[in-house]
Amino acid sequence: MEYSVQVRMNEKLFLRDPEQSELGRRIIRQGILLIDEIGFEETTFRKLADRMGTKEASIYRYFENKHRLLLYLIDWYWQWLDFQVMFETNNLTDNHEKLERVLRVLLQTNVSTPATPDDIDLVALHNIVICEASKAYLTRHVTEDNSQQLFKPYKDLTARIAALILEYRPNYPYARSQASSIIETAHYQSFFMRYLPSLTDFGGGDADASLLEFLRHLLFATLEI
Amino acid sequence: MEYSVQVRMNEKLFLRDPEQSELGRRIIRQGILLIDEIGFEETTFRKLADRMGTKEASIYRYFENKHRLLLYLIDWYWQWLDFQVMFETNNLTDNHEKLERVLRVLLQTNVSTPATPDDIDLVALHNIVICEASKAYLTRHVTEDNSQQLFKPYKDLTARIAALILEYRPNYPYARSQASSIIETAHYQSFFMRYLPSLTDFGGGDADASLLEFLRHLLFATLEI
DNA sequence: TCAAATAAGATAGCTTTACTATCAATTCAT
DNA sequence: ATGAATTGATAGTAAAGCTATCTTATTTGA
Repeated sequence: MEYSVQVRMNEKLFLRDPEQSELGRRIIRQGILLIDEIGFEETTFRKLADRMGTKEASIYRYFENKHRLLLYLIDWYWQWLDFQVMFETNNLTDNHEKLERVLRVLLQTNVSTPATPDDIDLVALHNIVICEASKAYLTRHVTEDNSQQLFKPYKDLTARIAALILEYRPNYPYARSQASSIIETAHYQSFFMRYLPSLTDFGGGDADASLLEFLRHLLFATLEI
Repeated sequence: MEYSVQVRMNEKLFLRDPEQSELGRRIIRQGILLIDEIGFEETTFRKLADRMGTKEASIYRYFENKHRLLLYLIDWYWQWLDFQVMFETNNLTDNHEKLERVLRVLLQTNVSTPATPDDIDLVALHNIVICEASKAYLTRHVTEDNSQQLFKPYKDLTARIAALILEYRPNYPYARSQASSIIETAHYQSFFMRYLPSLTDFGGGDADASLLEFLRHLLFATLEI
């Protein structure tokens, strides 16, 4: 049977829904590749248009500006992770194992979720999240963006993880902060590991395994009674 | 007796040392205020020059670009924190208490360190660190900047905290990752608390006290045997 | 103390970014 | 086949992010 996971995006993110046209879909897919390659600051709609063989003005018909495009990509990713967490923890009874799966999803290692939806380059997108995601909220217009629900996917993921934490350890008083911390830690420790390794303890052989071990330690040590 | 704490900056950060002239010092002090007020993205050398009653070109004689100015400010802050940690833990024998002091320094609460050095607005600078610090390293030129030692103050602070962690708990395998995590967590949980509070558990009355309590919990629970 | 060096002010100008506008060409839906 | 919507093509504007130059102050050091 054919199936595909549909990620339904907040309409405030775009001017015209990019999933409804070929050009729109190419903006998303090529946008991911370009931002991954040259970084968000260096990305311009002109460069993206050139790369796609279209015009700057056409991209502006879909997205108000490149910050909105970034928000779209990041939100997409959080929604995808949220789905993956749901999928990976489904039917499990062991609450410890559920949290273990959360960590693997965050690091995108050993995840068995259905293959890449809609030709999105998940590896590139994961890299974008590591390097650029905090720029989505570290702006002067956080509050305005927030009132348009633009951070809802991130909040939903945090809430889902917080709920799993509370299943594992009822009455834990910091479920949400613990959840948002573990998400953030997973990403910037990945960044540090890659670019500023002396800020981490993951120099040697299997750095990814060590990072997973560290996150496991952080999470479960704090959830002990 | 008169004394002042001198923060010696990496010469790669600037073209002309801003502490060596009145104009330079005003760039730093007014720069802090402007970035705090309007945010880093919205800050331009032209706006800063107008505010200071000087010219754009004059600022360019001190700093190659605004990213270098940001790095200067952030590095200054990390060096200042490093000093404060050193000062606050000096003469203490209780290793637990030392780490407790680290947390207070990170949150800038209940710190008894000598007053504001050189008219720097520490509250504004602390806010800048919360909102903008990660932009200092989340760039395409991390590696290049790193090779110029531009992240040394951050690494030094991390190393100092890691050393205190190892004093408290010898052989702990994640001293550096734990140190960098606690620094980052202190800052973005402050950010979330202020702008996206549903990502945290610090809604109510004394939010700052709750955040401190959370950090204490994170740190000491993971350092238990 | 006077000349030389240095810093700052003033003005100009250039390239790129981040848009907005317009109109023609194409495709698409009924 | 006609009208509506989408894209292409081209232009243009304001601001950002610089660099250059020339003049005027100020320092400094011989």
